[in-house]
Amino acid sequence: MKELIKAAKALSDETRLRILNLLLEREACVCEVMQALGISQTRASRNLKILSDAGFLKMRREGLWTNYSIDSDGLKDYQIRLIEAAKEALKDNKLAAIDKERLQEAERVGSSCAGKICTIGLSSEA
Amino acid sequence: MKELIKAAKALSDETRLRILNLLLEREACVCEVMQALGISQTRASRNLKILSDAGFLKMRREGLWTNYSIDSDGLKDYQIRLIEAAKEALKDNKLAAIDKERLQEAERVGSSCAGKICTIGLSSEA
DNA sequence: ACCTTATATGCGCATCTATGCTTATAGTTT
DNA sequence: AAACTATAAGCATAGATGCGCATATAAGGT
Repeated sequence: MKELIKAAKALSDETRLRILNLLLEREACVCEVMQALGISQTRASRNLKILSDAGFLKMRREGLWTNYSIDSDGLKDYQIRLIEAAKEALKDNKLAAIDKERLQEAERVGSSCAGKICTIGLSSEA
Repeated sequence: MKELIKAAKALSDETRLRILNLLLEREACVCEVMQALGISQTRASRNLKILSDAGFLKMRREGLWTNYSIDSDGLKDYQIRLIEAAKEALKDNKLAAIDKERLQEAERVGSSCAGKICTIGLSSEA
């Protein structure tokens, strides 16, 4: 029960749903996430950790970078279903689509590029 | 997105998961829920409303009673998946099982029977 | 009309959550 | 080892959440 609650909590936040949406596309490091979503490094890192602690993600160090990805092998049944639910609910979401596009343009450089972060089209609607 | 967040929030609380678990068994009124879970009337009512607002439940007035049940017909795809996830995660849960048993013993009488509420076996563990 | 019963709601409070700012840590490069 | 870079973590704070208490509302019985 505790686990399920933690998992559901992890999914009840826009930032984290957007992150999950990204990682459903491909593995990404913190700096790519922050760029794609146009959020701060702290925020990206924190929310990745929350998703991680809830059992959805695994991380992989690669030099300076920490890559996060869906822990496809470690997921429990209920977690898979939760992810499917999120995938389903986000499939026509505008913001989720924009995020994915922006992930393609993201570069593997971090906080230093904060000035480059663009916030066009980042309403929290829909 | 907003909807999904609201739905996930609704499921990230022990009381509400326990209620959902009950209603997966059968329709129930507020007083049955409060008895089965051993919680206050306020708490039962409030949490039923939250599940309802998230789109999981429908209600049906029957004289003095308000009966709540899973809104099987109105559920969207992602909501069905969320419920399936919860069902899966709770299938071996001790507390969830006890709640269901106690639902059978519950009578359709409300606050007045507060003194009868038994709390044996109601740890919030597992 | 009045009383009783089942449920809903306003208020207040303790707790939890999300985030920014700042600082620490880990790994790389020179 | 010193400087740099990507990420994590401590602290403070605004806002959200859960719940009890008291009260309101709704439906039915007398």
